[in-house]
Amino acid sequence: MAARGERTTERPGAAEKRRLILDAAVRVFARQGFNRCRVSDIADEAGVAYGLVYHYFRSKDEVLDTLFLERWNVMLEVIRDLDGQDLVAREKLYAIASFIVDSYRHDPDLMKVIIVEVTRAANSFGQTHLEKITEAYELIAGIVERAQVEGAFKDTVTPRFAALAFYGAIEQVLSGWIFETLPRGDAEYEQAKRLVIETICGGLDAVPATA
Amino acid sequence: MAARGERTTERPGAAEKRRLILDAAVRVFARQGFNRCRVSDIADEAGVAYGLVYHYFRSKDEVLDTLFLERWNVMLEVIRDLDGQDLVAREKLYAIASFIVDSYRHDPDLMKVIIVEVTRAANSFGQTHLEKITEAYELIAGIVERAQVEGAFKDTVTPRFAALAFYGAIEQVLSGWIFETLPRGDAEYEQAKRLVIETICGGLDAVPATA
DNA sequence: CCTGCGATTGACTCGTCAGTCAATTGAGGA
DNA sequence: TCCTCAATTGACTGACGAGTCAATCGCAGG
Repeated sequence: MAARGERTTERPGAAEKRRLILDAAVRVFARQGFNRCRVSDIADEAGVAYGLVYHYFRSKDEVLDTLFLERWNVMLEVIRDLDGQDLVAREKLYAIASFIVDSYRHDPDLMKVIIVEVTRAANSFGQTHLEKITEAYELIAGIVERAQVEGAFKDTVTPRFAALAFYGAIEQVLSGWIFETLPRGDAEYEQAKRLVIETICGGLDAVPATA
Repeated sequence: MAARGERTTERPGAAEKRRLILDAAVRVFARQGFNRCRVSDIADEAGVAYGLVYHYFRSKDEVLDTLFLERWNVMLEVIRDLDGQDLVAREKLYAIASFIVDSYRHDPDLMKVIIVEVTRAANSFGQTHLEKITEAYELIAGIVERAQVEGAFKDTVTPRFAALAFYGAIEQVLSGWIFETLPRGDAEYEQAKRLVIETICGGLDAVPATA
């Protein structure tokens, strides 16, 4: 279930209303920013009464929290799932990059909120978010580490650091799209996936001629 | 001069007071976050009266703006300066990474504010910040582009994208230190500089044996 | 029908805080 | 000595907005 656990009976349609509010919140947060928007903006956008927001959520913060956790858990699941598959590291990283880029393609507002309002503010929010973010890093680091053991990747870079650089590159690209300093479009999205992998795996250095 | 342009005469010591307020603001923003702190917190931290903040700055926002622009302009200058020097691309990138890492070492609070509070608000704040940030990207992209022409870097990655990945990696590392998910210390700082360059330039792929 | 309970409403409260402003100080020039 | 004007003070205001709550609605089961 998606709702708060302590409720005993839940009328049909309640979960949908909750969703309605969450989706409205995404649009409002993306448009005005978490701090600059009012709870009444969310209610208006969702077409419900002010008080209903507080029926489904304890506070304005909890709405944002929920959005982040929902999405981030999906991402962790995807990474874990991918991790179990029989693919080489480069393919796994490509799949992760693809998932994140496609997430943006599918719901730019949601990704904007998560990156701008949460990831960058991990500070003021609970320790929980940091742990979730760290978890993703560790999964990626694990992929890199195994590739190093197998000899597919060199071991001049620590796995932890490689994960940081990998995720950092993706986040910058998303930021570019979010702040409109980078052109958007299907072709650009596909190119971005390719370039992240090409940069992180292949590096910038010209390869010394193999002959 | 560092103060607002329209003032006619300025008593000696005024610029210092302004500085005092800016420095206090850095500490307060770093500790509580821009949105969660009050202007009175800044005044208290600086040991001046509430109203004095408004004598030197038009608004709370202007204080943050000033901090960002001051620092970012220094960075742009450093990059431009470096760009003119006779160094290979890899050395230039290393120098840029060094400058940013050392900036953090020297004043972690300031870098925290710039990364957490400004980048995040690039949104709501004027277009000015985005332009400044873009300017930095373009300088870095220029370095990469020339290296590609000279044959030091391959041209499988667009210069623009390389710049994004480079800066993204650095920003993630700083974020790690800021949110304390990464160990800090002189050795770590030096290692980070090395690893950024190693990852971005060298890549993760094992080099196919050159024989 | 009625009754119980979750869903829904929106007016209201109450603390908070950015920004204002009239008053005071004090340094330097005439 | 006195005058001027920037620097400095901090009490005050006005708006704003998160969260509360008492009232109403409407379905399901008896």
